[in-house]
Amino acid sequence: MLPPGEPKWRRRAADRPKEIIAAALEVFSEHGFTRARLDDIARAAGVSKGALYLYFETKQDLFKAVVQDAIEPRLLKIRTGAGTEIPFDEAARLGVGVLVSAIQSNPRIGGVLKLIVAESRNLPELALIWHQTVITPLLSLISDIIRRGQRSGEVRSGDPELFAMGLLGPLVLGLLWRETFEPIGADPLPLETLASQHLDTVLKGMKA
Amino acid sequence: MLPPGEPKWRRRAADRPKEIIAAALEVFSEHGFTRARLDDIARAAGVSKGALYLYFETKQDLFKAVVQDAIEPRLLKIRTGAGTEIPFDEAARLGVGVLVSAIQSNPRIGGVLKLIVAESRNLPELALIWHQTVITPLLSLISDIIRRGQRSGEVRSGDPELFAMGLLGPLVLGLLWRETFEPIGADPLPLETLASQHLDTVLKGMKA
Amino acid sequence: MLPPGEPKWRRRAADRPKEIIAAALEVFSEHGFTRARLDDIARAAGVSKGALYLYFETKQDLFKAVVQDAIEPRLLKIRTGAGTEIPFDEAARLGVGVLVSAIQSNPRIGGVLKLIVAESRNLPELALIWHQTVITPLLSLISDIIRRGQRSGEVRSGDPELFAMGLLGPLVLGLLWRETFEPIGADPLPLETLASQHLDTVLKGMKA
Amino acid sequence: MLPPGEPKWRRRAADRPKEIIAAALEVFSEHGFTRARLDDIARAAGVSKGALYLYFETKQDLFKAVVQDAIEPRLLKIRTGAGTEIPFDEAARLGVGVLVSAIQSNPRIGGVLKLIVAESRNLPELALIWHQTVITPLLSLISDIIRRGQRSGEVRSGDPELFAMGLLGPLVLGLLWRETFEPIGADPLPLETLASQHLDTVLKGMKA
DNA sequence: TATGAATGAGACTTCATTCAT
DNA sequence: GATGAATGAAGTCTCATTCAT
Repeated sequence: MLPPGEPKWRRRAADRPKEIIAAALEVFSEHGFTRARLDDIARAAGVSKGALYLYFETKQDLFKAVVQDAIEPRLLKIRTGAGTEIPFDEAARLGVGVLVSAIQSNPRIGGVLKLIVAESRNLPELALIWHQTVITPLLSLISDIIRRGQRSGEVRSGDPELFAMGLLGPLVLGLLWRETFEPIGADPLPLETLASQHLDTVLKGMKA
Repeated sequence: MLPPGEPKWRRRAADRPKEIIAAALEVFSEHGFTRARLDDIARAAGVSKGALYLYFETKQDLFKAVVQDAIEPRLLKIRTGAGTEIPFDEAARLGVGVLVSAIQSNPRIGGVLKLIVAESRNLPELALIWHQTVITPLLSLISDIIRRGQRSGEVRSGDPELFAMGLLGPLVLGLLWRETFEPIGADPLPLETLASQHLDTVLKGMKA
Repeated sequence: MLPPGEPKWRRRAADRPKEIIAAALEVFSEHGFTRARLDDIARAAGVSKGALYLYFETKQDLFKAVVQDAIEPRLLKIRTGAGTEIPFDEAARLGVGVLVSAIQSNPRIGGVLKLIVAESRNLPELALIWHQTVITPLLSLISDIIRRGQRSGEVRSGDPELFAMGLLGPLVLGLLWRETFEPIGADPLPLETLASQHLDTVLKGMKA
Repeated sequence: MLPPGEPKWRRRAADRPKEIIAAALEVFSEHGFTRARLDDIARAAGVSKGALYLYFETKQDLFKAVVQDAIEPRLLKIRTGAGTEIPFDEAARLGVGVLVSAIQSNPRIGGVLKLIVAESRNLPELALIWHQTVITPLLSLISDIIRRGQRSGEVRSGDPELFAMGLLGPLVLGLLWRETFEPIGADPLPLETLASQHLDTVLKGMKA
C-alpha cells in the first residue's frame, strides 16, 4: 500500500508549526473560526488531522497561534523608528509610513483583523492580546507624536487619541474593505494612495 | 409540570417576526452566525425553537432578515438631507451629522456591521446587499459633496472617493471599536466627539 | 380580515370524513405513511390541519381508516357471485372477473396494496385486517372453487391454495407494477388482457 | 464509564461497508426507509452513528447501496443458464429454477423487493435501476424463451410478455407474502412447491 | 512521529399534536 | 365546529477530538 522505500513519515520538520499556522490562517480567514474545519486546515498544510494535535492542543489554541503569529514584529518596532527630535510632520509621516509598509508586506493582516473583530466576543482573550500588543502601542505611538507636536506648538489643540484614530481609521477601513467588499467585486482600494492623501489632509488639518 | 391556569403560549400579533429579529440580532451579534444557537434565539424571543420556522425558512434566512432589517431607513434618506446649494462646509457637516445621529439612534448598527464583516465570505449576497444599499450610496453622497466643493474651488484637488473614506474611516473604526474592544474593558469611545474633531480636521485639511 | 358576510366556517358536512380519507389516500399513496404530511393531507382535503383531529385521533387512525375504507365492498361479495352448481370453468372465470372489475373500478386499490406491503411491519394490525378481510376470503373463495373442481374431476390434483395463488399472483404483480414502474416510465400494463390470457392458460393447465 | 482495558473501537478492515449494508438492510427491511433510524443501523452494525458517514454520504446513499447491493449477481447471469437449443419446456424450467434458487439463497431479496415497491415514489431512481437491471432482463429472458417456443410450435399464441408475467407473478406474490403476512402469523408459504406446481400448470396451459 | 478511522456531543430542521381564538 | 400558530420530541448530519496502528 505504501510506496516501498518511502519512509512512512519524516521526522518533524522544525517548521511544521509555521506551515500549519499559515494554512490555518488561510482557512480561518476564509470561513471564520467556527466554520473552518480542521480537516481543511490539515489538508492545506499537507499533514493529517491527527498531526495538528501534535502541535496544538485544541482548535482554539491553533487559532490563537494564528492570531498571535500575525503580530508583525515590525509593527512592534515602529516606536524605535519614530525618532524623538525630528519635526512633527516628519515623525508622523514616518510612523504612518512604517505602518503602511508593514501592512503591504503582510497581506494577511487584514484577514487577521477581520478574525479579531469577528471572534472578539467568543475569544475575548485574543481581542485583549491584540488590544494590548498591537492597538494600544500603535495608538499611543501616534498620539505621543501628536502630543509632542502640540507641546511644540505645531499641532492645534484637541484630544490626541482621537486625532490618532482620525489618522488610522481610514487605514482600518481600507483593510476591512479589502476583506469584505473586494471579494464580492468591489473596486480594489489603492491603500497607499489613500494613506498618503489622508495623511496630507490630516496633517494640514491638525496644524495649529 | 405546567403551571396550571397559565396558557402554554399566546397568539402574538403580526409583530412576532420583529421580536424574533430583534432577539436574533442580539444573539448573532454576540456569537456570530455559526455559534449562535437557534435555541438561544428562540429563548431570547420567548418562543419555541419550532416557532422560528413559522417565520423563517432557515437559520440563514433569519440572519439575512436581521441584516436587512438593520438598514436604517434614515441612512437611506441622507441624500435628501444634504441640500444642493449650501456651502461645502455646511453640506459636509450636515451629511456626517445625519450619519452620526443615525448611528447613535440605532445602537445595534455596529453589531450588524461586525456581522457583515465576519460573514461576508460565507454569505456574499449579504455583503453585496450592504455594499449596494448602504455603503455605496453613503460614499457617493459624501464624495459628491466633495466633488462639488472642488468645482466651486472650496476644496483642494484629490480623489473625492478617498477623501470620503478619510472622512468616514474613523467612524467605522469607532463602531467596530465599540463592538470589539469595549466588551473587553477598553475605554468607551466618545463617538460624537471623535466625529466632530475629525470633521474639523479633515475639512480644514481639505481646504483649497 | 375576514370577508364580511362570509361565515367563518360551515357546519360539518356529513361527508367530511370521506373527503379527508380520499385526500389522505392520495397523499399516503404517493409518499408512504411516514413521509406523508398531515399538512398536505389537510390542504388536499381543503380543511385545516386541526380539523383532521376532529375526525381522527391520530395520523395512524387516519391511515387505518384509509386502508379499511379501501376494502371494496364488492370484493367482499365475490363469494355471493360465484354460484355453487355451475361448471368449474365458469365459476373460476366469474370469480376472477368480479375481482378484475373491482380492481378496475377502484383504481386506488393498487396504492393501498402497496401501502399494506410497505407498512405491514410498522402497523401489523392493518396487515392482519387485510389478511382476514380481503386476502383470506379471496383465496378461499378461489381455492374452494378449485377444490370443488377437483372433487368433480374437472381439475387435476394439486394444492388448491397454491393453484389459487398461481391464479391471483399475476394480478397482484400487475397492480404493484402499475404503482411501482409505470410512474418511472415503464410501459403501461394491460391488466385485463393479462388477466384473461392468464386465466385461459391456468384453467387449461389445471385440467385433469 | 469505559470498561478498562477494552479498546473503545477497533479498526475494521475494508469490510466495514459490507457490514453496514447488511445491518442497514435488516433495519430498512423492518421499518422502511423513513422509519429506520440511523442510530439503529449503527447499533446493528456495531459502529457509531458518525461512522456511517465515513462510508455513506447520506441516509439515502446508504439506502441506495443496500438496494443495489442486493442485486444478486446470479440473477444477472440467468441468461447464460438458459441455453439456446434445448426444448422449450426444459428451457423454461431451467430459467425459473435458477430464479427460484437465487431467491432461496438470498433470503433478503423479498425485503428489498418490498423496499423498492414502498419507496419507488420517493426514490424513483432506485425503481429505475431495478427495472433496468433486474426486472427487464428477467422478463425478457423468460419471454424470449416463450417466443422461441411459439416459433417452434410448442407454445400457443399469446403475448409473450404477459405469459412471462403469468409465470413470474406468483413468485413475486410469494416473496411479498413472506414479507407481509408471515410476520403477522400467516402460514409460511412453500415457495418452491408453489413454483413447481405453478410451472407445471402454466407450461401445460401454454401448450399449443 | 504520524496517520486517519472512529467517536459522540451538539445543532439544525421537521412535523404530529395541542390549544387559544 | 373550525382554524392555524405554537410546541417540542425526534432524527439527520457535522466535526473537534481521540486513539489503535
